[in-house]
Amino acid sequence: MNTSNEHKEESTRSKNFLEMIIENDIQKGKNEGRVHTRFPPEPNGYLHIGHAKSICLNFGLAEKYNGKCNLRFDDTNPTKEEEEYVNSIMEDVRWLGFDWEDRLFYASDYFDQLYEWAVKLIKDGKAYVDDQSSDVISEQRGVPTRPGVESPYRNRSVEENMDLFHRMKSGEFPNGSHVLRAKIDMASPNMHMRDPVLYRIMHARHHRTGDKWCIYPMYDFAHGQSDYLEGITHSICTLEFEIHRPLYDWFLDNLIETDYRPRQHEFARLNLSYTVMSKRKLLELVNEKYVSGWDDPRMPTISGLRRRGFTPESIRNFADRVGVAKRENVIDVGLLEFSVREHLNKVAPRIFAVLDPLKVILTNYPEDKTEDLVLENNPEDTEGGTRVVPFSRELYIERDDFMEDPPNKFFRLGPGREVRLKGAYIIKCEDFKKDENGNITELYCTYDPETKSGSGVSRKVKGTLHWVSVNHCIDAEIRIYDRLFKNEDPDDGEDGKDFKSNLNPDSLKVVNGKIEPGVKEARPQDKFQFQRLGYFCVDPDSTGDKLVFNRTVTLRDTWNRMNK
RNA sequence: UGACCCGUGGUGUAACGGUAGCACUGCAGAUUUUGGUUCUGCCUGUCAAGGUUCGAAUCCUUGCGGGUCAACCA
Repeated sequence: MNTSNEHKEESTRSKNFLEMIIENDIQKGKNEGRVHTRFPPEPNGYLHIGHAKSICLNFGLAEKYNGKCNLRFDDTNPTKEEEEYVNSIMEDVRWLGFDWEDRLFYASDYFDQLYEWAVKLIKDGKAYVDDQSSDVISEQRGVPTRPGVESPYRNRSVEENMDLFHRMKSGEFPNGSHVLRAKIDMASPNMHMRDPVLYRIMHARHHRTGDKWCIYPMYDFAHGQSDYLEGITHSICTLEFEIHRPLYDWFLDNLIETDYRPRQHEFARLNLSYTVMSKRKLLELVNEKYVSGWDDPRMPTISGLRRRGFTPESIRNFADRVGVAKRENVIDVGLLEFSVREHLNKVAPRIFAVLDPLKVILTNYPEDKTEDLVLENNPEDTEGGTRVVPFSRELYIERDDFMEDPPNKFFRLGPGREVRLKGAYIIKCEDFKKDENGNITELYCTYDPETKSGSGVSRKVKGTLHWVSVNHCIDAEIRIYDRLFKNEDPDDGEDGKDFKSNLNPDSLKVVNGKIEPGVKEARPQDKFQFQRLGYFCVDPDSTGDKLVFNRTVTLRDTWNRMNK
């Protein structure tokens, strides 16, 4: 559709630091000039928009440089990981539009090899079994500003270490009684080099290896070697792993002899204003029922965004726009909203929906008449076609579109004022009725038969309103979502209160709306622009009787902004 | 008071010693049967001080500011 445009952008776009590094490596012929990345989630939760950045980066870089990208589950901790998460992660990556082809891997695929490597370190005198508790080990490790002290078990013989490690593996010892540690440097300023734990005892069933193992490798001992085994060239991760890199390299240097080496590179993770991103906090929102689940449309999870009505294209464009660098950043959530609007504007058919109905009676329109008016589905899409919308004497318009005593700048309806009903006629408000509480209940208007849309006869009127016919429209539940947090920085709670004190009490409002009848057959995930209101998406909670819509995002609203 | 990483408009991100650009936001205007879209214009920036250089956002030094690291988590 707009590929030429994308190519143009692509060729003129400046390179990020990872692209520079990769191009440099290719030029130098490093690793035979191959580019092979991986996306390595731990299956202990759902993916969120921050992961989307990483997915787009890893798969995107591979694509750009004619390389490959693997999907690898980092499943070295059986007590936290579940198959449910594996499945949701695969679904989300696919939905975003990426394909790992036949390269689906698990760190657990490599448990045998990792064990062999641990044995090698022991035999080389570079690893030892420590019998101390985690508390003692932690104590001995010291603090970043002071060196640690060496474990009394540090200088056991190779034979003793081999015997102990073997017995750890065969299940002789309870959890926590022994660990295997690398023998590196207890005085290193880098805490990760102070004899890091390689293996711990966990009598736990693993989602893939079952009961085969009761010792499991730590992240650091698994990750770089997994990269190596898969032929990864550029192992891209977030900044907090920067300090792990010397250890990543240490294992490779001490275990392998080939020239090929994966290299770890770090980038700054995505942060979004008005959003929390940590798995822990998202889990808390789910568990404590602040939201309906991981896929609640207010959640920044991929599944939440999908349900909210975001498209994969819009998320990929967003990921592209936020860029990649090493400095901490907070992206304005408005940029995400811009990205969906941009895409939906091109692809979403327009319909009329009235969220807060106010009845209009056209006093000079025949009571039994119905006209089938033909409207454009999408002015941005010449191939979008048309639809038929019934028009009759009694209509609903948006309550906001009438003011009893409107200011000059108000281009909508008021006593004696004229507006166009989009795709229909110009009408004039002659009178209105109120109930005993002063609420306006009905508007009495006249229509001008000369001004039918498309007739060529048209006076200039300032406002154009959307509408539905009272006797033809259908009811729909509309869920109006707003940002989940009141504060730009949700963690900035008053007097030490946590992020939950910043929850926006108005993040969800449910209303009963009236929509044009043609969309009766809409299916979950169908997306529309409710004209003049915003983009909406059919929710899976819809039933045959009643459609449920989620508001994805409002339209840009200069009127609303003027009044702030 | 250790090691490592990072400081470019309001927010992001470019400029590989040679005109500080792009996107989002904001503001102003044009077009518009969506106060949408589109188009045009404008506002706003190199953390500071020294040094190297014909020339520094870029290199060096110092300072200041921010981040990361002390799970048998990843």
